[in-house]
Amino acid sequence: MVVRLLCRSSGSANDCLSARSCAMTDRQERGRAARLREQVGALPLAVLGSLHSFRLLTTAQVQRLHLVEGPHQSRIRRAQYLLKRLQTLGLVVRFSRVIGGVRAGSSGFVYGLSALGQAALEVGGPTGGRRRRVWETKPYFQDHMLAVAELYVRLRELEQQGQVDLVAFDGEPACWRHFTGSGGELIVLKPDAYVRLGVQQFERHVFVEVDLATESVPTIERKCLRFIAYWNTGVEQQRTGVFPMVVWLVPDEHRLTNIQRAIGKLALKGAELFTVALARDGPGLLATPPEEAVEQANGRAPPDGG
DNA sequence: AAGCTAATCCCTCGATGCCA
DNA sequence: TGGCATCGAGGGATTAGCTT
Repeated sequence: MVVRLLCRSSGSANDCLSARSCAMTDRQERGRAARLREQVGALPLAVLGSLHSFRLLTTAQVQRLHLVEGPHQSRIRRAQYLLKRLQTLGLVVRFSRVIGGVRAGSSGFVYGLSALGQAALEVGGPTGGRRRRVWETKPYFQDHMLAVAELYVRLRELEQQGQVDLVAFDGEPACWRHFTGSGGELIVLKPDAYVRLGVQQFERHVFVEVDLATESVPTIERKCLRFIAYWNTGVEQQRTGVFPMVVWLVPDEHRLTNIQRAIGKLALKGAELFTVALARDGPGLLATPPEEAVEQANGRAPPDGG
């Protein structure tokens, strides 16, 4: 997925910023958020919850997650209407988007949770913590968020088709792992997602790294070494009984080769942790029963997470 | 004549307006 | 809520013009 995000001057991103600057106190905001929470209903709240989890979603992703009944065109229209209503209420921020890729090129919209939207979720909800301003992140991070969200949406679709049972999908920072290094220092392992999938009679645990070919190979190598270090602590195995396989999802064949080469330099035992796949093949790979997955992964069996 | 580049056309797809 | 038509935007394909 290649996207570019532009904050629209006419959109509610600036409206939201101005709203923040027009002396609305936290108390006032909480009161308004509570009223909106009562007003909007269950489905919009679920959409806000998804936006909270993934920070950004396209209209199509919202439709695929929350509006799965009825004719396709109707679902799109309902999603557009729903998001426009949330934008009018100031609960979401809209960005314009330019889609890249083959024969694409049509403009589209990407939505993020506004400060008010986050406040609405926090009222009586479990989403406490530091608020994040999606419109202040860089385009790369926005692309990255959408790529992770796309993986989740596709897994949910596979679940609806009965191919997998999506037990858990932890995005950042829920999927982060903290452990102590050899020198006693605190190390934070930051995968993009932690996924638990039921595939037939198996349960698959996976750390997912969504790569957009923006990081250098040495950086990738350092990340891999961090996974191996965490694996060697045995903490995850003690907690869940297995160590998840680590799946790198990459945009193209060239990048796939580069990362496979980097992993090949690692210690043999450690390299067994990793699988590299094209992003478009990722959901299918995760939904493949372990034996077939092993064959697809160039004969490398995941250590014990499969 | 061959190769390169810029301009133009056409296709695709998401957003939106209107109406039932 | 759903159907239909239209608009807007970008990328690929094609073509015309220029240079060597």
